[in-house]
Amino acid sequence: MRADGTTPKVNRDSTERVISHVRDLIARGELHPGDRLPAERDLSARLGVSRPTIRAGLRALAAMGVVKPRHGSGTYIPEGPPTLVTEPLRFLAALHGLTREEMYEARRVLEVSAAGLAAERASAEHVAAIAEEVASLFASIGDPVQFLVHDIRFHRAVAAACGNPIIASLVEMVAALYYEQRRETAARATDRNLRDAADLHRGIYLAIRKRDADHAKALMNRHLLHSAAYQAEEERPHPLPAGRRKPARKGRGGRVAPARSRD
Amino acid sequence: MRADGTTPKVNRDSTERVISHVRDLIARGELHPGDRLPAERDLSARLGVSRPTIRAGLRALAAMGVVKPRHGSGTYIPEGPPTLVTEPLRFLAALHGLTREEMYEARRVLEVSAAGLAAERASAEHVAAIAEEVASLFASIGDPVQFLVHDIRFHRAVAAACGNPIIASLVEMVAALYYEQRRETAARATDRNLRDAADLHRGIYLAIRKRDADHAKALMNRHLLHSAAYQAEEERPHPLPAGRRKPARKGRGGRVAPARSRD
DNA sequence: GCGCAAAAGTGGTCAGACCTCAAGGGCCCC
DNA sequence: GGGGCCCTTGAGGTCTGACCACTTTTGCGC
Repeated sequence: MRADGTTPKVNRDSTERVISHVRDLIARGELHPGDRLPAERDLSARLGVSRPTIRAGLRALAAMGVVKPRHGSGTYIPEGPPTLVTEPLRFLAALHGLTREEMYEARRVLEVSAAGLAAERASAEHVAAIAEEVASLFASIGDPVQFLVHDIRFHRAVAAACGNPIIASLVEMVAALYYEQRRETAARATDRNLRDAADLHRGIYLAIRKRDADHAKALMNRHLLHSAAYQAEEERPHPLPAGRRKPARKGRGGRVAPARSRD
Repeated sequence: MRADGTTPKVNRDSTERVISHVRDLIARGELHPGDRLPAERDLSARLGVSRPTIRAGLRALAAMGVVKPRHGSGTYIPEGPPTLVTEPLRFLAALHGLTREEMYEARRVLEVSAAGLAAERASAEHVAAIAEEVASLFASIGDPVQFLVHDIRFHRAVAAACGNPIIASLVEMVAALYYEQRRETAARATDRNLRDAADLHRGIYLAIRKRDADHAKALMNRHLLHSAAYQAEEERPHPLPAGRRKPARKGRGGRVAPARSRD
């Protein structure tokens, strides 16, 4: 056994110790975005736990988006703006049968507020970034796929301009689900649709530039409502698979999928 | 094994396969909140991967809050309302040096909107639940710890009453960080503080009951602004540990006034 | 029929080994 | 001398199989 005796009986939750250790490294400022974590084998020796346990902790951190392993290279902390992982939200939606309308509404709440905040305090750089995407939107009329790319970038730019990284990352998280749906129907948009959308985006941009928060919020709200309605129309015969009913079925085991041998 | 050697795609991201398998089980409606997953050893045999790999996948799902292992019993899907894990947000805050003010603001954006929605569509049960917490708040004046409990429940009830589980879970996620800070300073609140707070909560409740969304939002906004200012005052000599690399202090500061007079 | 102890089942951890991949440095060929 | 190839090194990814800790169930004895 280890002779250091630093943690005599605290064998409880070894995996949690790994996570805590990384948390400490971050809290003490020894680990920043872009940095590489110590190798798993090093951590194993350092913390006095086996490598599988280290890996379990790192896997959990990776699932939370705190860390990103690169095969053959090391485990890194992602760079760039703060980002929340969207996977949990996806599972939540599937598990509880959350509807698309609820997603749209959540997105609206966040983005409308973000637009208002952006109008109040967007920096010149942020305003310029938004302007550029508006220009690209107009330039992309006739190319729905490209239009969608700049549409997403526009909303991202607005979220970033709100000056609050937390709100921005929440917007990203919720909007990500939306974009997936969107990609499928994007190609069917007509030039008329795109032109209208571009005009709306421009209106939002102008309101932000004029520091008119109320107007920016109202326009963003209108835009998202319209967009959601359009999406819903496009996917009419497409109800969500899982129902929300209270199941409360507690069968022991045995409810496993039929084989599905290998694929 | 395949002898033809045609790039056994199976080896690609075994852990991801585990997650996908669970996702499929959920999507096909074979797994609901409260259910128990197949045992790790069973999954191992069924998916043709080793148990450590199965564990890696389950650990990732656990980190996302999709699944909750119970030692000696099994791995379960949590019951109750949809919930997002708070841990990622905590790490994000530490990594990027997010400030408490930004947290407060995010919470305000979410809860103000939630209050508005609640006013528009809260069911009778929801209104009753809110009312009960308001009553408990008044009954808890003189007991700061108990007051905090009902304070949290009040906000949770409002979030639930907004009728959108996604927004409700977002509120929970962000507010959870807030509560941790709060617990430390709660005991120092005076009866006068509590009485004022209870009155504010009651005002919010009344606005929701009267379906006055604008008033509910305004009151919630005021309440949270005041609460944040009070918190900031209480923890004055307590800056965040990890500093943001590029300070970029937003020139429009002063959101939290140094209202030292208030106490 | 009841209570308690044993047994079975399940997640948690450990050990060591082997594989694949990414990156650098040294070697060889041009 | 320079550039490209290859091997070494070190990293994460997976496997095997065993043992431990905890929960739940079972069945025995009272």
